[in-house]
Amino acid sequence: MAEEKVLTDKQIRTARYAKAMGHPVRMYVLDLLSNQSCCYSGDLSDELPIAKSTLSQHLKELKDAGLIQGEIEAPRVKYCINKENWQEAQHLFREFLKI
Amino acid sequence: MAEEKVLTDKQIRTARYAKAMGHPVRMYVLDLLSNQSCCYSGDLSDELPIAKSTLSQHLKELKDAGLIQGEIEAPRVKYCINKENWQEAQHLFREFLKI
DNA sequence: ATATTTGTTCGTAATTTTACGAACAAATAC
DNA sequence: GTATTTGTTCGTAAAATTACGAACAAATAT
Repeated sequence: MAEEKVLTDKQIRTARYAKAMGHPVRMYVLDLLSNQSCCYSGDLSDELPIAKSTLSQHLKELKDAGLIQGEIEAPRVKYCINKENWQEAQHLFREFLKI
Repeated sequence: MAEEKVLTDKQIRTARYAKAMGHPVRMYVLDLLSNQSCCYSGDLSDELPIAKSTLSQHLKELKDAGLIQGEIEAPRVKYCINKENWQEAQHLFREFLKI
């Protein structure tokens, strides 16, 4: 028998994205990356008043949530939006918020 | 001199709402309340596989974030969407996600 | 080869989140 | 009155989050 699912996959995935968006620094990064194609983490590090290790942690969370992706361009790292998942997030939030 | 603000108020407020949405149980509640006018926490407690004290905590977080509001209808409590803030969240996310 | 640049990982600490059951408060039911 | 229903608050514990500096790795520059 299939289990009674109370929480839908949609709710779980939307919550996952929302959680990743749930910090001002990560909102800043997503705002930037959704408005321009890419950025280097050095650019972020210069702007944001946090330790580079902390920034790296936030970027990792965004990567783990699937919202961004990093590409090594030695010795730097170029970050971009993960378009596929960003689109999914747009769909999920549009449905959820009915906008 | 005005301080250099790196993080905008919009980013901070959007992150605040996102954080509140960042748990499956809270997404479930918001999903329900944005689709119907109100509900009693007993209805939620019956559906969701969590302790009632845990549910109460989640409801409090949604209240603290401003997304819902509770009204005592003794001996029960009726919860509704906080329409004003829900609208603000809709605007913020629409702008952020460009949808 | 050595130094510099860039960013991650490690180790650590403080705080927050998530969860539960027990205790409690307030109203209704008997 | 006492019992029941409903939901919050309290106490507690485990896990996750946020933050920092130091150490490290990898490539480039000198």
